[in-house]
Amino acid sequence: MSGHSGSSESRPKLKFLKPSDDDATWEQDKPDVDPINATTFVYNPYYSLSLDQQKKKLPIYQNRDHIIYLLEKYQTLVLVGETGSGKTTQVPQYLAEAGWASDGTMIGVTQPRRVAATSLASRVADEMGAILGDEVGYAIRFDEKFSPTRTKVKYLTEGLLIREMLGDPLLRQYSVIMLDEVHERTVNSDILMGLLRKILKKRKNLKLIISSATMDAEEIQRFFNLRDKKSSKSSSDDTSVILSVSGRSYPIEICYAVDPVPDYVKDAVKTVMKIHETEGKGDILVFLTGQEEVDNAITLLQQHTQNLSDTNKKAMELLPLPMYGSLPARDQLRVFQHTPKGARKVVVATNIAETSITISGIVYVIDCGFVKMRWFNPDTFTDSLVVVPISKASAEQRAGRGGRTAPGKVYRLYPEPEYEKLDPQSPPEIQRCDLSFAVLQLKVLGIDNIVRFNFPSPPPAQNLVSAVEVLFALGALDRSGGLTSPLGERMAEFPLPPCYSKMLLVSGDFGCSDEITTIAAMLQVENVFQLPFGQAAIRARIVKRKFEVEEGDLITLLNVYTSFVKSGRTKHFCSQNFLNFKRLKRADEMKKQMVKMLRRFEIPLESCKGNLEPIMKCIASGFFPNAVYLHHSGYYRTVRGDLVVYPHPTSVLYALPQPQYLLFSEIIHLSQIYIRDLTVVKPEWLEELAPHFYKKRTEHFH
DNA sequence: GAGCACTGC
Repeated sequence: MSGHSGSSESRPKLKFLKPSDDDATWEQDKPDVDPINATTFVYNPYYSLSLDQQKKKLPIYQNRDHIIYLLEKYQTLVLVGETGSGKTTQVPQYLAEAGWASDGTMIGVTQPRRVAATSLASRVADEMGAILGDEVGYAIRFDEKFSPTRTKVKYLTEGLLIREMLGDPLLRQYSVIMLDEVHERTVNSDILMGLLRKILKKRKNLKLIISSATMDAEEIQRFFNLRDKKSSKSSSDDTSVILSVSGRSYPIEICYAVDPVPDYVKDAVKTVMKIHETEGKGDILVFLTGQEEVDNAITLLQQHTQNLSDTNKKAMELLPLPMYGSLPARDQLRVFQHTPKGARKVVVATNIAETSITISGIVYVIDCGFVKMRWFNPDTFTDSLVVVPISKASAEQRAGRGGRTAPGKVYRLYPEPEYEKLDPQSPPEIQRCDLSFAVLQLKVLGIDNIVRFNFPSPPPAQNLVSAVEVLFALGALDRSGGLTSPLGERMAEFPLPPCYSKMLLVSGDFGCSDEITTIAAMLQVENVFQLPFGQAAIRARIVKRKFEVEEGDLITLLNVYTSFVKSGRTKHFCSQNFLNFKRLKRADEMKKQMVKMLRRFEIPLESCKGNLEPIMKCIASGFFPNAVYLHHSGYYRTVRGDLVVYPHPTSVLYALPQPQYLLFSEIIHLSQIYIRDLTVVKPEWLEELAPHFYKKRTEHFH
């Protein structure tokens, strides 16, 4: 798929259809809604009815005894329920009270995100009248509060539970595992499902609860049904069962655009204004796909608000607020502030508001119907960010962001027939991402044949092959696909992508572990350079030059960190140099962790004291699969895949004379294929450090 | 001279 240039015209679009004749009668039934210029909505009164009918097929949740009864009878319970049903907070308490966490075992509840694990633990501890860390605890990376002897309910991140299997392969410290928010289908939740299926066969006394907000429960139930189909014909021998939990959310009215909308940013803004003029109290949440769209919508809304206050004195003020991941923390907090009396908040957000954050007081939701998604292409070894239609599950989730405190209303900027054509679920992440880290994790957990591993949704074979190839080139796997010792085993223990862990583990050999831990840490945090507007932007660029070196971006980052430490890690230094203090502090933390891990492998902290060559060779030992060479056409091409790529304009090497060979840390397919975080490399180093990978490829370069 | 959704170990 070709990239998009950022203008909405070139984006892939839903094929909107004109309403057919059949729909004409339906259209007449619509309540009297004035056309909002191009966008008109119809109310679909059948929505809630059809959802109820679906639910009738499933057993209905009654009380705690019902759950306990089912868990005694079945090994796996698939719990379907909307958010707000209290399953995440209540069910573990039921089980703890009923004595399921006895003999020093625990009930483990996984979450995809760190904040969820910690905040749920403290909430449940409150509800149980316990001290956090005693009966109820949590564990996330860098932070844990639980007692191995007294804790009965432990909330933890998915990734951490996988790591616990390294020391406790059958998870014997748990009597019940509850995987929560499984409908999000993160790589980790899919890996956990595959691994837990194996564990359940070996530990008949382990109970599993899979908790999901959507209706793909049957598929999961079948995956965990371990009944031997040959010896047992009766479904009464099933080992898994579905239970539906009713939610407590308010009804949500669904409106669809009658006609396809030509420009969903403009139409979202029009819809906001229409709601503001005709509808009652309540804040508005708008879903768009990216930062640029959000900023454009905010600008348009500000213009409209200006016009409003100029022409007619509106009783209610409109307060547009942007929300996306790279927004400074201070601005992000504004969306959580209480809406002033007599005002209406409009939060224009990316997908961050679909699951990661919850804003209270939202009544109206406007959904553009698209999402930006990362997609790994094993042919080119590139990641792309593509705008694709959302799934039905996403549409429901977005709609549900309103109606949490009062009846809600959602405006979908697409006709209803388009909704019907959406996929029920988005493809799980494991089917569309780089799997090299996941494969390494599975190998160290004893999964020798990755291709035959029972994934709930198998990833494309090519993605697995591509991951195995890179791991072999890095020396983590041997010819037969086994983990090498000690390099491969150690790499699997690092919570980092394989290129990074390889670089760190060989840094001792180059005598530069001090510098390499810094570089790895700086690459882990988000961009430390602040991007101010206007005059300040020019000053920021000049200041940045102090740190820049012709060896590339990684050494530049090293300079930034070294100066930061020399200054005494002060906020003042950061604001003077247009650097992000919080991110540098986080890099500092990460470096400490990496130094600690290296010490465990008896790799001492050493500095090569200003000699750059060992550092650059060490970088090359990890990142050689990401080499590009200068083609005679004047453009860079990748060694793997021979793709034409462009250094990103933020790179220090962008404006400098082009070196013959470069290494990149990141490649992304946008309007063009950009490579970022670059380091100059000598071709003879590549041949020396990775001859098997490199030699056969050098002939056709010149 | 670009501009990239979101997590996590």
